[in-house]
Amino acid sequence: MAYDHRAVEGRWQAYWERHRTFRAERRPGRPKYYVLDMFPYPSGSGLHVGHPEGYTATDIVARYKRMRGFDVLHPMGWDAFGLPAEQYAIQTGTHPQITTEKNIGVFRRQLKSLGFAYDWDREVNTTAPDYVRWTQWIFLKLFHRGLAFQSEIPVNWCPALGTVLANEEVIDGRSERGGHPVVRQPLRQWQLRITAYADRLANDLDGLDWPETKQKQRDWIGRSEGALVRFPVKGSEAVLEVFTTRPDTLYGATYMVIAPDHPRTLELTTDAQREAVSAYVDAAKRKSDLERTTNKEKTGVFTGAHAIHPLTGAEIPIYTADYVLGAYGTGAIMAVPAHDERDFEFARKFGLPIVEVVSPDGTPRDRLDAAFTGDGVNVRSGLLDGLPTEQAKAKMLDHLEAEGIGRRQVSYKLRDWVFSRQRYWGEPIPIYFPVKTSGDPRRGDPHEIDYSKPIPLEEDELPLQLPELEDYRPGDPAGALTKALEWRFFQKDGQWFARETNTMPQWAGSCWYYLRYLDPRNTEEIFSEKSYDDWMPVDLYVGGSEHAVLHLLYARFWHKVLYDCGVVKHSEPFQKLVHQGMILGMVYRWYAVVDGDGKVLRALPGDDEDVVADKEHGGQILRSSGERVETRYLVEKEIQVRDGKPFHPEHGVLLVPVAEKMSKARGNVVNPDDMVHEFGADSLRVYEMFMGPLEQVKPWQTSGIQGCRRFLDKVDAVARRAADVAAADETERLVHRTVKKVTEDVEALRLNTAVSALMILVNHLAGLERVPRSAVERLVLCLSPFAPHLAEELWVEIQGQRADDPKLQADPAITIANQPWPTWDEALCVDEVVTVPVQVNGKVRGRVELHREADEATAREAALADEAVQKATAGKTVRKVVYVPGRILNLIVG
RNA sequence: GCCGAAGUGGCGGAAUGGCAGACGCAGCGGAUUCAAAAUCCGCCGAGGCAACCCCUCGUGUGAGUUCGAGUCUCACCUUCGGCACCA
Repeated sequence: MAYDHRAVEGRWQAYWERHRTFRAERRPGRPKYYVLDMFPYPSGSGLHVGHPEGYTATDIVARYKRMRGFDVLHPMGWDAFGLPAEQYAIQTGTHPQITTEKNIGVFRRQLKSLGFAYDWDREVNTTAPDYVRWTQWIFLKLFHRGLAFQSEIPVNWCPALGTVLANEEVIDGRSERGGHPVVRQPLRQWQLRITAYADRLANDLDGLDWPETKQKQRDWIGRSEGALVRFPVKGSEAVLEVFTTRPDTLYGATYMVIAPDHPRTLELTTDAQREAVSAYVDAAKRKSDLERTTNKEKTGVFTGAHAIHPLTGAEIPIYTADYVLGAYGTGAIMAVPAHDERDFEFARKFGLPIVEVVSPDGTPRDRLDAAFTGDGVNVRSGLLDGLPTEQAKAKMLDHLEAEGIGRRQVSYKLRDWVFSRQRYWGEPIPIYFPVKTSGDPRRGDPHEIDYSKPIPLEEDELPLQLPELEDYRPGDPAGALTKALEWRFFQKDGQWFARETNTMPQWAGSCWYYLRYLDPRNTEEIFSEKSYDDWMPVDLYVGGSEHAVLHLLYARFWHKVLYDCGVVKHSEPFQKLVHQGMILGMVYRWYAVVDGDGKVLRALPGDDEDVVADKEHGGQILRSSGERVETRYLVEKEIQVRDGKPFHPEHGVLLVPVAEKMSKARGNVVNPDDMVHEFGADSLRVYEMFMGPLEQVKPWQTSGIQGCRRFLDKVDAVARRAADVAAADETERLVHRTVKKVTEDVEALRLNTAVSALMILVNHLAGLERVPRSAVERLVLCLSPFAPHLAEELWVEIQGQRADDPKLQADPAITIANQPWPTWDEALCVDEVVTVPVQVNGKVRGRVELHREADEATAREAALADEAVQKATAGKTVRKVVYVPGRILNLIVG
């Protein structure tokens, strides 16, 4: 009964490869469609079932569009720079290039085994010299426009990884990859001036068809409007500038705070306070981001200095405190404790005055129990008194500008992008510096590198390739490449130079890969203008939401720079964006009561309500006894089933099935290779689409893929019964409705309901005495984007030919991939006679058969003829009739 | 704390404001079989009823709008994702 998926899938994958069926070509007069997947990092563990989810969705769209007559560009490549290959190199001495090649081989084989319609001739690899060349070329564009610059700034240094990380790569004070602690440390860095594009990056989101990611990016950019206000420092020429979004509260400023890492902090400090402030500044420097974020208790030290309030002339003290960040705004604030929670807390702790200047109802109060941060009416505010917040802000801004005390200012949370990494496996930065030396720095002779004079490589010197290294270990804050002396130092016109030893972050290659697909073998240009006009912009981009602010923000930034350089012609690269939801693995939960050494004392069922979170120490405890509890999991093959319920095989406690992120530690990882082997690629594809809405998080169930396999077997069986008989009216109507439904669902990426529509049609056809060939043909066409191998096979078989016929396999034209998509007749999609439910007072009491456009009188008459309706309306008067033809008849009686 | 998304059978999920639970999984009953697997047919939200019928309840909780609410409005609860001393 079951078809031989291994034979079928092997045959058609070979066919597509032999004939290059999915080569992307422009043909005159055809519309184009560029459908893009986020390309993978080829890790050593291979594909997991999350990858094929988005890839299948785009593949269905690509195949569908092709059948609709579009020229389709659907490429794939490798984001191959990255830490794991390098860590493996450190452990084994294998060059990352070799590991990377090997992993790419595995990924490519796995993707091909899923039958994706990629144009493999356009494969790109971010580590290939031919690709690196253009990444560096773009870097030079940035450099020449002043958008790439060096600075000595406190950066996120991750000692465990031996590199700095971008702000976007640090989560809760830990590295995004690996979860290692991150500390702030000043280092010479390359940065990209993404802040210069902050406004455009925020504003241009408006025109994009993107999900909630737009809001995330707006939040990350964090634009806020306010004022820059100048506070003179008492007894000094110095002026302290602050940024505030609440200029209306200026009269309430009772002290100031300067960040400990502000360059002028020690300068302001009086001699008497110098020792205390220095100690505080040093301590703040040593604090990791993790400590800063977990301990929010306010700390700070008085600098001894005072500022003059620019409006009242009052002297207010200047503190330093680490709740003010050196990197945001001006690194100093005016503190308004009455109207800012943080300032309120600090003022309470240090006994500083709290003066209300905005009152919710306009009545001044003397005591405040908490900061009032909302809008209200100004009090105790001189010229602002009686004004509501919005007007008070505007008036104060005008006043500040008129008096020359301050001005309007926009501030962003977004920081410039720290673009250098101290690792080996990345693109070298194509910059070098003059060196002062009396000997040969390659032999370790004394030398001095003048980092203030960066010299860019010429375009024709690209690519600058990585040197061979014996030791890939990171740790040198100047970068792992410092060890490649022969590579690093060189002579030109008798003068010594040193190459930049930092490399680019992994994001560099993925910032522009979608452009290289246009013309991947071009050795003269990054891509030809014609190839750009042929395919850009990307019509549909699908990938994980974990890239919502990282990759997607960086890529948009580079694209805009290239736009300004005249390299690209659109201001945005990705018109429509969709994030596929993560696929979770099933595990079975139980609780273990453990002692101090982690030994299991006894087991508890997975739904035990006595288990609660331990708020003091983290983890979980028993509410009744306070004993420590750990959550443990079993995987499906370890459990014991009794009466249809899962139990622990040793402890015998009831298990609770839960969906968790797939991880090696939990043992709930599903390998697509196993699924392809056992059920076939088509079954995997159909199941991943059938699981639920594309964007949603979904738990994997192996029994589910089995159901999809049954569906495909049924299609196979039905198709083989195809005969030359006319389709009955009912069948023909269902076929039309199915074609319509599948078409509309694919267009809207509702792939789960498209599959279910196909199931309904197959179930219908399977129940027929004789199966009309015309119906099967359209079924197979609609199925082909979802299950392309089986569809190819059946497409030739239902025409009475043998799929394994070598002559047929040699013919590039027989593929179903180039067949026109079936059409439907709208008139056949609506039924003439429909069953209309009859409600009495909103409750369904009967059903009547009516023409879909029957008038109200007819409907009412038919309804009142129904026995059940008569019973429900007996002895009552019909007061009102609500009738929607073809949908509902509601009789209101009383 | 702030922003965003979501709560529907045993499970995944479906429903232009109009018969809640399509389709699939699991389960139950039957056919086939020496038997099993596979396959095919039927049942499958909860409660009531001797009973097909039928009746009542039912889409996180509580209000509201409406002839009619899973769907719209407000408040709340829970879960997930993101951000988090951003002045």
